[in-house]
Amino acid sequence: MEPRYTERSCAPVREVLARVGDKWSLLIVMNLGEGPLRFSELQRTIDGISQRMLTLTLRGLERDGFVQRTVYPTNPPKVEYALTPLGDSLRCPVNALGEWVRENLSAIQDARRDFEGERVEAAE
Amino acid sequence: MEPRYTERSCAPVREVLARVGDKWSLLIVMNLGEGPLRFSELQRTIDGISQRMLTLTLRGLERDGFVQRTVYPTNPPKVEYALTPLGDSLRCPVNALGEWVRENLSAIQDARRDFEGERVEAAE
DNA sequence: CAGCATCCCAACCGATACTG
DNA sequence: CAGTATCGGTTGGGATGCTG
Repeated sequence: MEPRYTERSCAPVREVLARVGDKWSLLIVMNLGEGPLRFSELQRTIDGISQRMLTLTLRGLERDGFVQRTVYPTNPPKVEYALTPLGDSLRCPVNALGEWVRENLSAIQDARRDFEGERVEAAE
Repeated sequence: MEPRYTERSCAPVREVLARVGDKWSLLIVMNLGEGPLRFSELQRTIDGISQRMLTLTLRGLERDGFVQRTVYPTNPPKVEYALTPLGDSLRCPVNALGEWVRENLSAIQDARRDFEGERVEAAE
């Protein structure tokens, strides 16, 4: 049993948190949770994402085994993205964290207000 | 009831994920989970963190109400950092995600190997 | 001891243009 | 349709030096 939390022990957890915490991954995973979508459908569904970031984020999710990419060799090409069982199972702890955020969001926002307030006060 | 996940609905969750998913926050929160530590103790405990990043990350955690900063006006000064009840309660869903990562880490690593393998194969 | 200020490099990300 | 390539602005983060 290790007595404290090390970079080694935390790094894999942090990597997953960083992936899901990046700008677009969460949105993609959650929207794919409703069912498979093709590239253009994702782009329409997720407001404001660029083609570049959609591609890059999907590649990252695919690389980690969260998303399955399926190409239908039609003309024009059709590519469908779906959550893998691994990606789907990730939704559970992520939803738990989402629940925690919803329950504590006002406390966080209050803390931010207080923090800014004290900074102003200290500056006077 | 909204039919799909929007930027608006995901943003607060993503913000918390991004904070905890950044390079150092998780390490700080987890180590403070064992009890309060002062600045220099944190820096010794967390291998490789720079003074600058320790300060910045602590400020961020303090701003969101996860960490309480207490200054003892001695000479030389002593500053102690501790988790707030809010910060402590965050450990629960984060640990759940940590548990998920431990259970699925090998699957993730396999996926990465496969992904790289297929890229090499495709390049041949 | 516990920081803040500065410099600097690397990664992230958006916009745009081009392609099988 | 589903990408890739390139450019440029913004942010993240390490190294160093200075201070109450």
